[in-house]
Amino acid sequence: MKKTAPKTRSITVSDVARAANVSKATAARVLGGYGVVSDMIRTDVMAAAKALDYRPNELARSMTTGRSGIIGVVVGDIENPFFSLAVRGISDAARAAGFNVILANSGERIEVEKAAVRLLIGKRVDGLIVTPSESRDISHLRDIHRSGRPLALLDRALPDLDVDTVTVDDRGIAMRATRILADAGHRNIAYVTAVDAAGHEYRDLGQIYTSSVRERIDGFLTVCRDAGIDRPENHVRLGATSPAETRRVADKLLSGPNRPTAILASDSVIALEIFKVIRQRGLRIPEDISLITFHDADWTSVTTPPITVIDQPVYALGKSVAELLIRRLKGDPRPAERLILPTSIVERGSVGPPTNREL
Amino acid sequence: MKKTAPKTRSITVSDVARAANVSKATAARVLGGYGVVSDMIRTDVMAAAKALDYRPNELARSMTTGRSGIIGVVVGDIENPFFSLAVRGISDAARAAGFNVILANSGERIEVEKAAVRLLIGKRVDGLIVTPSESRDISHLRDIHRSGRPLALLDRALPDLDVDTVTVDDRGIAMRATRILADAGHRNIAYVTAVDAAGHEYRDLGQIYTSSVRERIDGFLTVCRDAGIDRPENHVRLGATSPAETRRVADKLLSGPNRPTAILASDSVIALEIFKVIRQRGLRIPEDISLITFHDADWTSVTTPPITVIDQPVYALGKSVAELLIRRLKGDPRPAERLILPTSIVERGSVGPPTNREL
DNA sequence: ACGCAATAAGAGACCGGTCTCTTTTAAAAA
DNA sequence: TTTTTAAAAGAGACCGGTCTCTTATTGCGT
Repeated sequence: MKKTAPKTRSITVSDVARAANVSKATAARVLGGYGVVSDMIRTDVMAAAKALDYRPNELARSMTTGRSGIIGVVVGDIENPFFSLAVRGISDAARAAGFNVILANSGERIEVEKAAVRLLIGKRVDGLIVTPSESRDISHLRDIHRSGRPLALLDRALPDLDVDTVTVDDRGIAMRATRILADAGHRNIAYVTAVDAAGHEYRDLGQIYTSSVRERIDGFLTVCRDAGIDRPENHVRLGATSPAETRRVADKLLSGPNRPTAILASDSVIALEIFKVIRQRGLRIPEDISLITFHDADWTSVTTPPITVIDQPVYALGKSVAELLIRRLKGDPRPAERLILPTSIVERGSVGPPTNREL
Repeated sequence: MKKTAPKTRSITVSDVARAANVSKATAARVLGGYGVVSDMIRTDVMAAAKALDYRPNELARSMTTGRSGIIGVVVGDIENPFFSLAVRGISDAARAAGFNVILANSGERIEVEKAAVRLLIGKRVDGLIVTPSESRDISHLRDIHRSGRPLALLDRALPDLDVDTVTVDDRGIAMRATRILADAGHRNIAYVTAVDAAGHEYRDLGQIYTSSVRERIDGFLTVCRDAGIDRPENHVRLGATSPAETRRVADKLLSGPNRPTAILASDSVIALEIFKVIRQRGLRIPEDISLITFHDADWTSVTTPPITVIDQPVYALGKSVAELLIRRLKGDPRPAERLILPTSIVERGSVGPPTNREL
């Protein structure tokens, strides 16, 4: 009767050592690729390992070494092309350096983000990359820092947290985009963002806890005021958290008595829904309404007309933040770096002069 | 002088036990949430844990329990919206069941896929979800199975591997799409796919090792032959592996003497490039050329005209395969299931009758 | 009042690696 | 040939949890 192997106990160093007639320590040296062993013994152990089909238990390895070779990444929403491209950049940089990535998405909810961070720390990731969904409550991020694991921030800076950070100049680029609109003659410009606040109505910057969005709104408002626009705050629309919500916001925006002649969208997912609503209402771009969006998503170049976009270097953003983190993992003692990547605007065909409905 | 804590040794159960004046075993019972402890002691231990800011080491926990609570996922390319949406489905189902996801992308290269699988097994994931990039070499997938860890296949079935699998009826849906084109009068239809083969020229189905694509081509050819199209094999184009390659393929296809009047694209990333090339060459859709693509990507509904697509239930695909795997992880003894999810075609405006250039 | 069972806490092995320290072996120096 | 020293192999502790087994305490029936 053959051996009935009911429970698949996996092959360990001890098993290999026994088969190769050496001590556990020696087998471990060969299998772990450390220390020093004679070529003869090495060959024997390797042969035994192959014969038994030995697979190292990375868990056990991580436990003793304290290193897992894993980088934890917490982003807002993997489905958003912005994040999936950034994650791609992170993964590529990580793999190149021999690290792996474990991904969690927070859905932009602080509670989920906290849970994810806690879990990743528990899994003893070597370092974390986070897109903090809120600047108010960052205790969990401080905890990471305190736990001795390096943390790097992606796309959103936190002034209070002195860690490696890679962002773009959100304020500046929002200003440039807004100026394009203002220069085209627009005086009724709306800004639509996914970020929400108590009351769902924009009042002031103090309500906005997502740093990148606050920067953008700040830039937007600054240029609007410069252009002599009265009460531009009234044209900031919050809460485009999902396609359905975005449609609601866009519908309200476009059906009101004081319909804007131009819209600046905070991300491409929002812009896509706005575009659909515009189409659906029979409005023309750019004759009836001008549109600029953050993120050079696929679709923006194939619409008629193609959309003018703020082209953030998303892949590079991910790649850079990963590289910064890895540098830190390797023991780089330099003070925290705040990298701001250059951003450009791709002018396409979605901006034109406003048609003056008042006249 | 204060304690200079140079190395951040983390707090362990023993530390908590000592602080609470109980044995390590008792503290572990409280902290691990198993066994039985009196309320008084529990309170003490919890207090001590909080005071010391104890964080369980999931690694150590996994090592003894043999369970990591992680599902490993290997997909072709995270950046492709198809996969990122599927991954979203997987993540959602996983989180709902208390599992986490560790993600690796193979770039559709079998060697990378093998390395990823090896690594994930090493990390002792509880189960794996794989989008096998090749049906030829599946030794690493058999290994997973042999290692006792459940495996589930996403989007691509492997006849030789009897594991839980979730796909769509690729052959059937390709037939339906091709028939739409044939019924519109097209007799010169091209099929463009990312899959490549030796010689980069399509000869027969035996060259194609990606099951879903083989099915699709099979369906495509069957309908073409039914429609009396001569040598439809000549219209299958391989190697659209990247945007640049796709442009090359599309350029060649559209500049030849025998330009097709309709194209069926194997995924939305390919279709997007083809769309751009068509535009760039000044051709009109659908007057000069009809286009259908797999995957109802964002952009397909906002072009002019919008694109007719094969609407695979991508999110559900991911969700289902994760649910199947989790069911297995919980010890479900049922034989492997092969789920085929229903797929529909969204007819939009990219299909029209061919303009007969020969007349 | 006594024995018995149930309950709560403790002791220590174990998981599968790494790593330090010790012992053995072989080569080089005297 | 003997001593010195380096190299190679072995023994066993350790990482931080879980879990089995043992021991101490308490309540209960009779």
